[in-house]
Amino acid sequence: MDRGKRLLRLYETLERFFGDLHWWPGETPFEVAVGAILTQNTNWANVEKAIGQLKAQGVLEPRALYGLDDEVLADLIRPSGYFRVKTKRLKAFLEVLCDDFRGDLGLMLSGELPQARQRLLGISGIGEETADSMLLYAGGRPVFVIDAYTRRILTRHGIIDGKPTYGDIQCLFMNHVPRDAGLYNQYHAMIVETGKRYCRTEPRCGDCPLRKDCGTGRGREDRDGPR
DNA sequence: GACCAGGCACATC
DNA sequence: GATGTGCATGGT
Repeated sequence: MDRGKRLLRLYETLERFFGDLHWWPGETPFEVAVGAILTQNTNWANVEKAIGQLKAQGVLEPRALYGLDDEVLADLIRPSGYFRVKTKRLKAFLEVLCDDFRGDLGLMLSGELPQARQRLLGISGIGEETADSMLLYAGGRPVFVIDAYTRRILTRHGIIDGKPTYGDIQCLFMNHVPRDAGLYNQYHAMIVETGKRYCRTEPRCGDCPLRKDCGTGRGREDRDGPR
């Protein structure tokens, strides 16, 4: 079976298992954008604590956050780790958002997709995954997000091998899965849920909906007992 | 106490 | 262009 069909079958298997996740990692687009930076190389639970502190201080809003003293901001986002670098990255993002787009995130994420993406990539601290997360989850743009879970699951299923670039994997999805933001949202959400529950660096394949096609071999053991 | 988690920039070769 | 390193917290 070719890789395009396998991607579609993967989607169907996951959707049968999870149903419609309506996944949205934040209450507002701005919260999603901030979360996208805070979650870099960090457990989401720690990000939620940081976001909670920003909310509690009433500063989860572009201009309020931009106006915050660096040390105060760093202290608020401390639970998310890398708080000094993330303070710089948030400020760099907020500088463009507030100075060039009047604090209007919808405006910043609108326009031609390649240009909007380049705009984000031009900001220090925003790489491909962070840019695409913002575009998809905060902007509702049809861009597939590739993260560590996506790479890991595809590798373990033999759909990719070697060291494909971010763009290689993204093209694979976007050339075979219809370009629809709702679909990409749901697909990536299911990948992240699967990754969190079953596909850590050390696999926990027990009830994983994908275990029978998984190359770790653990799915077989879970079904058939040890060999 | 070691290891891991939804990256990125920068230096070096 | 590939590879290595610093950044830092909180859960398991």
